[in-house]
Amino acid sequence: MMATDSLDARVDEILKSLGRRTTAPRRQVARLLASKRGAFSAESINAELPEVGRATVYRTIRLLAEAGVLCKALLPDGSPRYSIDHSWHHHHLICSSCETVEEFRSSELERLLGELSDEIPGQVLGHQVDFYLTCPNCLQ
Amino acid sequence: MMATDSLDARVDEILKSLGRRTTAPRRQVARLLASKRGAFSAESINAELPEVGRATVYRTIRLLAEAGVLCKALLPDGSPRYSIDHSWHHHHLICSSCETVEEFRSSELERLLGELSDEIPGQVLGHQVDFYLTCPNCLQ
DNA sequence: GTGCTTGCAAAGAATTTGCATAATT
DNA sequence: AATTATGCAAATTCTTTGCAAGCAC
Repeated sequence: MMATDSLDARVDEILKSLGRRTTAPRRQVARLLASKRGAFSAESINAELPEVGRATVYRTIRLLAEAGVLCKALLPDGSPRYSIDHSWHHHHLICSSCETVEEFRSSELERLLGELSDEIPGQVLGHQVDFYLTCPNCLQ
Repeated sequence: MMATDSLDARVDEILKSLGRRTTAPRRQVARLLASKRGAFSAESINAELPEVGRATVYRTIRLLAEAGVLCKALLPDGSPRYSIDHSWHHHHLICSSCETVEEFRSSELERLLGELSDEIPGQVLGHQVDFYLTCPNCLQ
């Protein structure tokens, strides 16, 4: 699958650029992530990779999230979900029913958020916009 | 303190309207919440109320959050923080440094979010906008 | 060889649940 | 009296950490 190859290559590059080592466990995690369509929890990845230690799964996911390969969305209760970061800056559409997470982008929204950031006292580091919804699928 | 009185009264009303009982532990929690300026964790409330059971603290906070007395914000890592809901619909300014949570409102933002909601497939239930920043205080 | 990585198990942190007891209405 | 609520402890869930052994470079 193309996505798998490109993600693997990207991960290799990133590890190198960070001075981190390319290891079998990290590759296994990256390969599994590449096969995922939507968002997933760290635990679910751990469950699917019994041959990789839980700590390594968590450490690798954090590493990839910090490197921008994965992005983290928060369910309404705060549970983190990760998904492959396909586009540079985006927001999330989170289905409250099936917990699916979709990416969402709006240049108009970004423009306004940028303007608002200028008005906000302090130094704005970033923002997060999530829509909670019932997805078309769950509406039947 | 005025704020305390009004929140107490509000909580009494809400309990009544929900058919829930007015109890000493719930009043203690409500009174402590009323004295809080910013956002707080459930655990911090529990720690400050040794005479109230942890389960009761958590149950009461959830009750008040569902009733709209408290609102819940999520720190970047997903940890929930609660604060008294002073205004109807608002968003949050979260300081990544001191974890202070401030309310934030923008009619223009609401308008745009409403428009976007119409374009999003599925039934939009709500949205959340958070700005992560370094607050003026933490900038020194 | 040197130092980053792994895996395991244990430690933690936050929150929920079961259930007998106590309190409200 | 009939229920709802409390409190305690145990159970859960998710995540991190310590550390000896292993592997990449």
